[in-house]
Amino acid sequence: MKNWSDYPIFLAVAEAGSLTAAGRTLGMSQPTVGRRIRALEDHFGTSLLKRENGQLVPTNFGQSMLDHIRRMQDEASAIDRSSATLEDSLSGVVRLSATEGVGTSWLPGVMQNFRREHPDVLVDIGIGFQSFNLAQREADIALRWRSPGEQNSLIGRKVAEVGFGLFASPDYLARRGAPKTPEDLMQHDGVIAQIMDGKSLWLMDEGGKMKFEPKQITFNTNSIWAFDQALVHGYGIGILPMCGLMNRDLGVVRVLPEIVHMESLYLVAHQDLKRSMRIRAVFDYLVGAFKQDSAFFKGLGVSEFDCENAGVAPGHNMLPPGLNPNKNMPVAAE
Amino acid sequence: MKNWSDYPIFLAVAEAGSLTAAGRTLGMSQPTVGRRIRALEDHFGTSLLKRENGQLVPTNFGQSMLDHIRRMQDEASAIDRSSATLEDSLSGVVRLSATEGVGTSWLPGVMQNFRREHPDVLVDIGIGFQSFNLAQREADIALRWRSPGEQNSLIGRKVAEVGFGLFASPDYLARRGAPKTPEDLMQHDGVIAQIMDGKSLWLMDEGGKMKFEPKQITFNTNSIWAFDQALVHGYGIGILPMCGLMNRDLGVVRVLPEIVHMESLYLVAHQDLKRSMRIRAVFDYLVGAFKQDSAFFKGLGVSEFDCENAGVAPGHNMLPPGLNPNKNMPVAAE
DNA sequence: CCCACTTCAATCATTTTCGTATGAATTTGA
DNA sequence: TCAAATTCATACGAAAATGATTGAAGTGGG
Repeated sequence: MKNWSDYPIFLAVAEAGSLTAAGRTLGMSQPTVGRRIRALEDHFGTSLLKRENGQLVPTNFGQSMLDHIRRMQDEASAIDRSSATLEDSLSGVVRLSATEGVGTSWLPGVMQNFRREHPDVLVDIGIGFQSFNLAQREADIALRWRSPGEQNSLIGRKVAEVGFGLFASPDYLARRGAPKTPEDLMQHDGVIAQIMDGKSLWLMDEGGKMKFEPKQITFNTNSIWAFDQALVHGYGIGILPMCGLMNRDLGVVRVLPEIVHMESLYLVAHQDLKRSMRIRAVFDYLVGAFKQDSAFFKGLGVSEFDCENAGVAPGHNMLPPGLNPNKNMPVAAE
Repeated sequence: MKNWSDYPIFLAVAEAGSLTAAGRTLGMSQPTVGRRIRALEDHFGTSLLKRENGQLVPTNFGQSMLDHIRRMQDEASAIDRSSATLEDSLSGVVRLSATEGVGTSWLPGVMQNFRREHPDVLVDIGIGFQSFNLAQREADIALRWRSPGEQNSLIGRKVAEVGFGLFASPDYLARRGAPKTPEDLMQHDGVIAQIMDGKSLWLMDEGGKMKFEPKQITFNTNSIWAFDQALVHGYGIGILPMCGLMNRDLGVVRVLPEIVHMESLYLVAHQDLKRSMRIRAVFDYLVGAFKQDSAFFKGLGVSEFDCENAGVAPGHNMLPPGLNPNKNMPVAAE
């Protein structure tokens, strides 16, 4: 096989599970995808996909073929990355991926500061519920709640210790009474958000067990903004960062101030990309900014950056359509 | 870069050194090759090839890109190999690559024997001056003078010890006198062939130094048939296998019979391909055939196989055009 | 120094490939 | 069980890529 153009198509189909879906992600039409797959099957004289409950699943041979194709893709991605490091200038786009909270409230203001020094760097902040794939360069730098470990030649750096506390609306507390001891939590309603790369935003210990279990979970979401609103509207008691990013001016009040939970925030990038000047510049600037605001993240002070008039450069904002942040949650104010 | 079809083209150009030559090996026209290369360069925004003395040489970035592409090609080749093992039947083509001597004289007769048992297996014997690339499946099984070592997941098996002796034409000996001792060789003309994967066919020790150096090299070739003819026509003294493959009925006579040189012959195949039934069958059959003829190769007997009426199945014969083997060297008798 | 040879860019007709639109089959939900 | 929604195959027009040819530029040999 001297023509490799069908391999990534097959990969996309196998991952999408249907020709149509694969065509969407590939930016080509469904008949084309079907033709290319059939061409591949004709060439090797065997079928690569079988239909199982309406899903296209690779055959045995297709599976072994995918193993090779994935390794090919790793190399192809490496080519793309090395081409990114080629443009060694301080102008161009740097794509950041961040979680909702920090990504919408803190990051835009900080990056605006950065752009005062480097106006030619365009910042593209992608807010995602799922992590972006750094290896395939869906983002250049990512902010994650988990260290990437040693895998995939990603480099992670712990940049902040974020302090969390329990909050509830005065309305809810008036109705149900404020808990006096941690054990009282078991008589209260809980509000949970699954925003930390799969982990729940609640009082977990390392093993993932809840340290103080609420009576019932009355609200569960994957969006911290929806979570926020649930707290405001008195769904129950929930855990929020104490730094004021989320609860500023919302009217929610601290509950059981002796309960403090700490989470680490990591800045992650691909090894190759740190050879790129502007990406390195952004990375290093962010490390410094987090250090500068470390007290703020622990909940002990105010941010040194202006988070009110934050601006996001021509980037994509992935907040769900119905979820418009109000003036207290400055996001993407073009 | 989601379209990988340009990568193997760039690879071909880098290896060929020109767009035209690459087009030949790729089976596409020169303008197309040029367009695709330019498309790649446009996409990455940098040039991949530069011109140096009329040769196209990869730039720094092109070189690093080629490293990745070569690894992609390894995977693509692996896909091709695994598809070959898929057709687990005893019918189909098996491509052998062999050196001139054994490949043209001994192998065809042996494989004809094999085909009596397995008529559905088509044998394609490629005779090459250079080794075929087993990893990229230019051949399924190769006969080589060197062990592949542990590299590239190739498996090699020593199948024969081939004995070599010194020969010359009676004509030459009458003119110059026959050497009586090894030291006399230094007064004689030498004939050399570079056919053993780069090694010369002369009395070398392991280090590659000549053990008995002739006065002058009067003939040097990379074809054992041309070498043969040089001996017949009295160019000087040369080293030939004693088994009679080459010198049978040629009228050349042994010189200094006490000088015997041994070389090992290896049968090499790719690990993956040994999972293919018919390739394994050929491999195993050849191992047995070599074992059966081991005395013959050492120069102590005659072959157990009919090497006179050998036939080569629809294969390619890579003897140079002007070099037609006579009836003593049966090749490709369709 | 000139000539023959090879290599590459440019043009245009042709072939191939692709995308839109439609219909059949299968799955999902009520 | 029926209806709605996906999914995939087919047909045809449109677009893009390809190949043959020509001409220009550069290299190497005599």
